[in-house]
Amino acid sequence: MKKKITIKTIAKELGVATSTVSKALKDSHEISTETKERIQAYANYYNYKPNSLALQLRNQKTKVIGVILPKIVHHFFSTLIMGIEEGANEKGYHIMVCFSNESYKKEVETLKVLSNGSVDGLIVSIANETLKNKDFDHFKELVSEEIPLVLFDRVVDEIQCDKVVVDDVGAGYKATKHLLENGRKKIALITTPNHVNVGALRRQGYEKALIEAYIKSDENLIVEVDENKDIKFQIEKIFEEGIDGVFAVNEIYAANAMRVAKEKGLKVPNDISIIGFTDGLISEYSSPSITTVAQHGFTMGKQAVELLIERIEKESEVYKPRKIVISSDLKLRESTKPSS
Amino acid sequence: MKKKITIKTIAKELGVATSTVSKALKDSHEISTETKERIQAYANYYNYKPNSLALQLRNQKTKVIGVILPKIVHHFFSTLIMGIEEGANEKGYHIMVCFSNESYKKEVETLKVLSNGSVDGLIVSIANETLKNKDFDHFKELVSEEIPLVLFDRVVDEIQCDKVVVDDVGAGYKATKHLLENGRKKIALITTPNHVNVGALRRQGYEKALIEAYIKSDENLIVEVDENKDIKFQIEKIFEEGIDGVFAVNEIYAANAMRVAKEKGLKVPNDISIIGFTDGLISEYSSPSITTVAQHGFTMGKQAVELLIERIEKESEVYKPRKIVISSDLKLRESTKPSS
DNA sequence: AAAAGTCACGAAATCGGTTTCGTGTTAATA
DNA sequence: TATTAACACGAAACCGATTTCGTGACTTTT
Repeated sequence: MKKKITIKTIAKELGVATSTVSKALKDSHEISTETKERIQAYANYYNYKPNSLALQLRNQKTKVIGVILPKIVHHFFSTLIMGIEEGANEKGYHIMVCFSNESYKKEVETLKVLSNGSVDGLIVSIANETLKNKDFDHFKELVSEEIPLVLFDRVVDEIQCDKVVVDDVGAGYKATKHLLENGRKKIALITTPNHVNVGALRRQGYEKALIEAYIKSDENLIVEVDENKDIKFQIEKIFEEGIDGVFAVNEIYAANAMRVAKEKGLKVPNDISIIGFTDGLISEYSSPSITTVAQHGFTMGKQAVELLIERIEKESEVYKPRKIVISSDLKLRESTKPSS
Repeated sequence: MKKKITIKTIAKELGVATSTVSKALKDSHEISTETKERIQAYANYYNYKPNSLALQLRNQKTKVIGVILPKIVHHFFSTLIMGIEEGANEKGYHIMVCFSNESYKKEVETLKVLSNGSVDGLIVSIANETLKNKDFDHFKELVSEEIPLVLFDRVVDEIQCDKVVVDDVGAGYKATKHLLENGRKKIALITTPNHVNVGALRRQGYEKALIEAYIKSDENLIVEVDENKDIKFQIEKIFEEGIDGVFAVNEIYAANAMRVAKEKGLKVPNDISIIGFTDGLISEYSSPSITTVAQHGFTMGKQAVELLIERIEKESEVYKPRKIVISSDLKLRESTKPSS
């Protein structure tokens, strides 16, 4: 890279002190108009840009927010990033995005690197493996160092920090209730293993809705998908139970369920209603299109970043962790309708 | 934020010079074992981490790569980011991701901010608006400052830098040829306006395949989608021409085409073959699933970042821009089959 | 015993800025 | 005319590290 022009270069070239250059460039009243013009003209001509690293070091802030996500090839997370980025930009911040790939080890490493002063704060959604391990020391260390931190979507209570979550219980409840109102009686649940807390919460909502309708929940209608194995195969078995409704905790599972339903000769939505989670492109473009719980990823991202920036910028306050719950709502499409 | 422990703190606390601390922490032979142990123990106990900003300033390198994308809620781009991130991590780099949102103005601003020393190099896919404006001065300035730059996917010849592109002409050709081999005669093309060069290139491939098959290309079978208007509506009109094949330059268009086909009572793939671009989730999960041109976003991202890092790390070399062409191939699925 | 060599550590420069606190010159005031 | 104020600028400290170059105290060699 070509060596950049610095304040020192300008000072030497123009025979003044660096402090004079610095002041002149900020239009300080301390400097005579004449000198200011000379310096500004020179800086402009040579396209001088202040080195941001130097500024960051001096100001002890980077105006950068670190974002750690488990993955990104997922409509919810990519929408979320958009929200975070937009919110950050509005306040003059940039984002540094990293992925844990659902790995505990990578999460720990990334957290360590980013907390070395390269970011002013962090927004994190916890990796699955960490959730399974239940080892949150790396987060607690962050909190004890008082580095601003916002957790979202996948959060745990024992980490004392700001949080932004979807009302997963409520969402699961709404989805299941919708199926019940459709007149469906045997409603299957396709979810994740229980350590993924969002899955667990959505399941609670599902069960709550069933209880209210005086339906006993049936283990045979619930499948906890192991993503390392063939998803479709695991889903097939619940179709042997003669179900007429499916609530899937994400759109991939919903799409798979629809595939299976078709293969079994069931018409969607006539014979069976299917509802998914995450209002992504799959739900929108599959046919029939899939009714889903819209998570409002964009809003969530924006809320998270606003919370974080507030925390960063007025650190004088006493630390009282806040939790924002984003309510989700149903996006009705073709895959659900009242049973005939 | 709690004030961080620095080398200076340690030095003062232990009554030694900062240089001694620095050396002790790197296990220098200059320091006695005894002193080293004292210092290391202290640093360890108080969880000392060197401030990365200070290091970046001193070393004149950040180990950060800036990535500017037009958008992210798109399978190709999010896959790409994964590739970039993985490639970067392998070499000890991190990525800073920004979005131009297809806007010229935002692209210029972002480029300016990132080139202020906060990154060692940049990977960029040009915004649509910029492509339309044909104003590439901001990129040229970057090149003249000799900031390592890799353009990918959407590139233009007049910017002298490394590039990674998909063989769009070849891909368009392959896709069209596949339809021809299916026995399709009236093949429609759903593409973007011509200023989006990838669209234009894929169109060339389409036309080349038609010419080879002695079929005259027909303007009525080509629709240039304006994304600000209703996509489906624009696609509908080509279905009035009695087509039996569709080549869409992305999966959204392909999915829309399939919708329209169904509404018009055409069976996919019996009556009409449809082929898309970008092997994303929509193509995979729609039904029938859509045959597409797989772009290998992950590979592309990795190649781009490797190219960039090589450029960053041996800058002694003479600058000879390189161009890597990634060939794409067909992923055959249910939406295409020989006409009966 | 004098010269040379090791050892263990510190002072100071450097990276690229900002900012405080002088200070010499000129102009205004008493 | 002497005192003070305003003006325009420079010196130096600082942010948090690294690294070169000394240097004083011992130890070893001749």
